[in-house]
Amino acid sequence: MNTQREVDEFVKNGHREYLPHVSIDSVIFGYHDQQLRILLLRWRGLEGWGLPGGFIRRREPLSQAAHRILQERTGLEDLFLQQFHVFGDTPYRVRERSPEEFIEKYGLDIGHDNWLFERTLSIGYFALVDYSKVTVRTDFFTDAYQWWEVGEIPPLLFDQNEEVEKALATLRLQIYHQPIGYNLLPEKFTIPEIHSLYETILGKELDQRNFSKKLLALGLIRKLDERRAIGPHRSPYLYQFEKEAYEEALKQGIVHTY
Amino acid sequence: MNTQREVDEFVKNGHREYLPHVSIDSVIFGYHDQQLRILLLRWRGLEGWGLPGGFIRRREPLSQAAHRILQERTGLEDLFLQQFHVFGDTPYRVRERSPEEFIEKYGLDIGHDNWLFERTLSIGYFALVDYSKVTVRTDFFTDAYQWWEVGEIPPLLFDQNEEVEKALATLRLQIYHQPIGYNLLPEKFTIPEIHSLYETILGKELDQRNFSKKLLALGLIRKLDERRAIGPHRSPYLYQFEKEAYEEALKQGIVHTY
DNA sequence: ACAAAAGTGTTGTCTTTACACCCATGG
DNA sequence: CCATGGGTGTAAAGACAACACTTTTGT
Repeated sequence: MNTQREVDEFVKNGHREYLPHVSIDSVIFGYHDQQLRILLLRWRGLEGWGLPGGFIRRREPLSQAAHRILQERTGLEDLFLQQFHVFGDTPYRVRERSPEEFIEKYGLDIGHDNWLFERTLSIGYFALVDYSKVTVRTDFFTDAYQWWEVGEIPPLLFDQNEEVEKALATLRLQIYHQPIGYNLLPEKFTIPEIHSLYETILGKELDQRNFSKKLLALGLIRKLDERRAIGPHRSPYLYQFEKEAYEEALKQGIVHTY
Repeated sequence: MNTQREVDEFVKNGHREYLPHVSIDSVIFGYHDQQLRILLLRWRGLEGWGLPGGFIRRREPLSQAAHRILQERTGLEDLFLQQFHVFGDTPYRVRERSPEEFIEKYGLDIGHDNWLFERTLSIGYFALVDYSKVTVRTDFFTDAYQWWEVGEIPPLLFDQNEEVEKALATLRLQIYHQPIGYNLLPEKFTIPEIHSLYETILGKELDQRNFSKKLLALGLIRKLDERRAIGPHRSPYLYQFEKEAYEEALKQGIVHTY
């Protein structure tokens, strides 16, 4: 959605293509350089940072909509993507919107009864991606993007800081039940990398010896016969996820600590 | 909603009071007689069993709507009530509805463009109640209710068997993180009662000695100096939840097995 | 007295935690 | 040769799992 024509059409007639009153917001976690980051977009006009999101087409399955929105934004398919909460309690999510601001900022000629001003619940999804593989696309409403460290998220538009918090809390809980990492790490990774990923997500230190023992004991990763030369020190071995064990753990669920 | 007038008003003008395209479905778990049961309603006209549910008022916070719907149906307030999933993927949740059936069965005079026939996503909530305290109200659309054992749920309307499955799966996962039981049991309960509750929820046997040791070790329950005489055998002691420890566990989350 | 269910401890095994030194590499 | 970070094992403590007999009570 980049041309003025497309935007006009979306604003005026979007309710014919999309369901009103419900949107999808995505908290996209990416990992790189030992940092867990979240993709935020800068909204033109509103002059603030916010989550990527979108609407559900009238005949589109919900989860397909979530995948589509992410794919349009990042180019990635087949992500780990999961619902985590529906937001509909904060004053922003209860009120109808006031259109004046919007109209003025975007210079769009729309009436007060436009579908975009109606109360809209937001279904939160979170995704895990290897962010070196992502090519972010902006559009008419967004003029910049940035990967922000989870500890340094700026004040976001609307109630979205709350959404990010909830996504993080869900991710931390999931890590005890699912072998998270497959989608956040490159295909081959080192123990220090995955170790640091888990420390970052959980926000606490994990003993390095115990950590690798545990992962290997669970059979979730396999040591390869290669190393990665990355600095003036010993080169770490590379590992891969064991696809079958991983899928199994995803399906069955697991209960464990680290 | 019981009089024909009220129903007419709801069907014709409900979209002015309620958000279209989104509904709430509640899976209400009740516990009694060593059985975990779910409250189902029999829908008049459709001649089938389904979940209690309702719509969100236009200016009503989402979680307030969930509580209201439950309160209207069961008379209970202050329940443990939690979102578990948004359903929007099944064919039923993607299609617009076909109105003919509905119109014929209820004898209502409404057009094909009525708001109730539009595609509607459903936000699933589950609740935990002590079902001896519940007084169920039926209404125009429902002519009976029944508490069904979780293992014997009949085929439900629409995609609701799936919703029940998902609620159960969520409950089983939560039990490892939260001190479930407070809302399902009477204020004072016996070890055999809570033991059986956990066995029922998890669908497996739990060693009785280990189980009570664990709960006491966690400090979640306190032994009282009373017993309950319930049969031709030794009378079990009564226990209470330790409110403070319980609240703390709810907030912090816990990770443990049974 | 008997049937039915409650109460109660111990032990072996497994899991978790704590902990420190040497090794490899690049500059 | 030195700074940096990677790799590795063991022991103690704690958690978990398995197990069976005695007590109480109503009929």
